[in-house]
Amino acid sequence: MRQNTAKNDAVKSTVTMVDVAREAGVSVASVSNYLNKRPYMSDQLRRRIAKALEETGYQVNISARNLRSGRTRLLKLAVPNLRQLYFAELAEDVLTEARKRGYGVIVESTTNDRDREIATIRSMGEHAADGLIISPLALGSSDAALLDGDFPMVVLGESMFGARAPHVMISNRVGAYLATQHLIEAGCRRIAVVGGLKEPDHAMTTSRAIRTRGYRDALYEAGLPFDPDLVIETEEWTSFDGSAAASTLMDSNLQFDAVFALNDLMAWGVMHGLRDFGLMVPDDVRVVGFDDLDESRVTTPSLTTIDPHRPDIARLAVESIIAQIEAGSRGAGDTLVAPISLVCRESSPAV
Amino acid sequence: MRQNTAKNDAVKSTVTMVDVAREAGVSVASVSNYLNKRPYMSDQLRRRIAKALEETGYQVNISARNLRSGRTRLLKLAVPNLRQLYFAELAEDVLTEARKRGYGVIVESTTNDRDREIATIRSMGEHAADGLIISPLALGSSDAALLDGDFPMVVLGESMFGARAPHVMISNRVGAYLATQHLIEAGCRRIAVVGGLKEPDHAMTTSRAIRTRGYRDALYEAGLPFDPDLVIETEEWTSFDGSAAASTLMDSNLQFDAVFALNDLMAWGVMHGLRDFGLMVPDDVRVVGFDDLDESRVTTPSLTTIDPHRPDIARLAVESIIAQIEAGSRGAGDTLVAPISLVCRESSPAV
DNA sequence: ATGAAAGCGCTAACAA
DNA sequence: TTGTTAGCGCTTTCAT
Repeated sequence: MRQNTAKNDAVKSTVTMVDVAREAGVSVASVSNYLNKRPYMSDQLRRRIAKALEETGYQVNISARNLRSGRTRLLKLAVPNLRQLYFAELAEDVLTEARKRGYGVIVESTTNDRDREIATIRSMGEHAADGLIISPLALGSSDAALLDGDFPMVVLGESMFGARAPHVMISNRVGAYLATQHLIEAGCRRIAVVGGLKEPDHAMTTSRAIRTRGYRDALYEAGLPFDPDLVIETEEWTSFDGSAAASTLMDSNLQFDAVFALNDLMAWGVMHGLRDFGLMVPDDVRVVGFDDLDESRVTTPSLTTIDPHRPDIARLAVESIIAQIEAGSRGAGDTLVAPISLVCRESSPAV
Repeated sequence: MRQNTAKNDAVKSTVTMVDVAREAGVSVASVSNYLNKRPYMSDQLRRRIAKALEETGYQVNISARNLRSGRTRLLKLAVPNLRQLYFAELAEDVLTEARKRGYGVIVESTTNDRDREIATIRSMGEHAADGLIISPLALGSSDAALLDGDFPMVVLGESMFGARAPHVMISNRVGAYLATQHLIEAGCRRIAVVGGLKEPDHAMTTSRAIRTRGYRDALYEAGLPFDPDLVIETEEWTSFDGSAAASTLMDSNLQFDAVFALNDLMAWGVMHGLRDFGLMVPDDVRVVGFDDLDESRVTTPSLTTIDPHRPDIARLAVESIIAQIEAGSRGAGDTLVAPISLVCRESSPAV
């Protein structure tokens, strides 16, 4: 304990509201009222308190305030990994939105680990944070029960459908559809898809499944066949998986005139990999990504991609969580959808 | 207030230690002792308490614990911007190190804003966090006085020399020296430096100044002249600044056979820009960056760069801040230096 | 080995 | 308009 007792004035003591009140010759309640900008206070009192505050160098004790108010004005954001630019950009957007509303953000990285995701949710009961925004990667709908509880929570992405909490998502299907349609309009007929699924997953609970679906829908609508050989499945969605996919494609001797990578990182890797085989993007092969990372504007060539409107995702998530906090309980399991759009750049120019 | 009073049993109440104690037929002190794993407790008591804990579904109230203990086991990390991959990767490393030691991390983004950096430091007195790790960008040594105070703090980077707090830094001079020396050994004689300073800044308090210095030292040692025209000054250090620099270089009609970009993002932009002018990397121009971002392994071409050993930086910072927290006060203004090394890739292969 | 009780610093109901 | 006071839930002496 660093505090000293009233008897021990030799030690540099923490200044409390009592000290300020004594200094100003007022009650602690008035000091508290002043601090919390409550109305009905004489200017004279106001000045006396301001002066005492100044002279004592008082600082509120957040822990005491938190205990009393039952709130911390702290949100917890759990993402798989900040090193994945998508999540770094998302986190930044969440910080910005939270800050606007006077909230701080405890960031937690679950490192793509299911147990860590579960632990993060479980430990929310002992809330140092008022609410949790979680972007689950390893958790699926079958884990929905884990999310029981009444603390404010928002789920990002579609992997936890069925969880009794608001979801913020983008239309992955529409995004993938737009990307594929764009390639078709550009004249491509053999479009490889990197990071997708060869077999449809009818559960449709992962970005992987839904983006593949959007791709298939666009092919279907254009009267083009779906060729499972053109689907390169990957373990993760990193740029390394992307370059590996490019190699796989080249080694397979398949014909293809475009690659739709299900995220930008893989698209970067794909472009890198194709270059190693002497293929030119977009002349020999067009490439489209998904995420619109900042840096995708300056890759070589710059990347055509799907913009998921991250700032909107962040805003919807923060607004929802704060509404829940103010309501004092978990919101209903409804779905908030952010807009989505195609951004054309060098890797597949508009036609 | 969500808590209910003893009289109001209809409302679902928060379970407190009192409830657990009553349920187990013991005192709250024993429950607390159990929770904090204190010794000298009969197995019988232990079992009774465990059972009561289980049945009541008790969760500690962190705010109450924090108030009592004067600690929050929360660190605050302030970085300029998570969208800059360097900081995202650094943040991830800090989260990992903090987590290992049982600490959570409140991440704050100062968005390269001096006022925000100052506000972040100022608001630390009202510590919801036990300590602050700050990576200042806009603050300089002249602001050192702002950092007065006794709360635990660690400064990342060299911009705040003179601040009375431990610094964790890398040898920017050695890094830049290694990069330049590598290019010279590869036969380059006209090495442009992007993001540097034309005029030496004798204060030597910014990465910009010190990396430029390392570059000049290497030239000097090799007997090569320093040509200010080869220095492209940039406002920021983004990939956009990098591509703009490439344009500036090309438009200037200067001769150059290599570019040393003072960070990886600019190096990406430079490579992108050079390509637009039909120059090949590394055949026409070698390019070296600084930071070793994950993605620099898969740029086109992959980037030769300086590895600042971020995990070491994070570990040193977290170890220092926790030592300060345990000591109960700010550490001395000493300097902790992380190792640094050159990583050769396609943009400038080893010779 | 276990329990009683005194606060940690603050907020908010209620009094004055 | 200002002051008094009762806790928030927990940890920690100090008794027993």
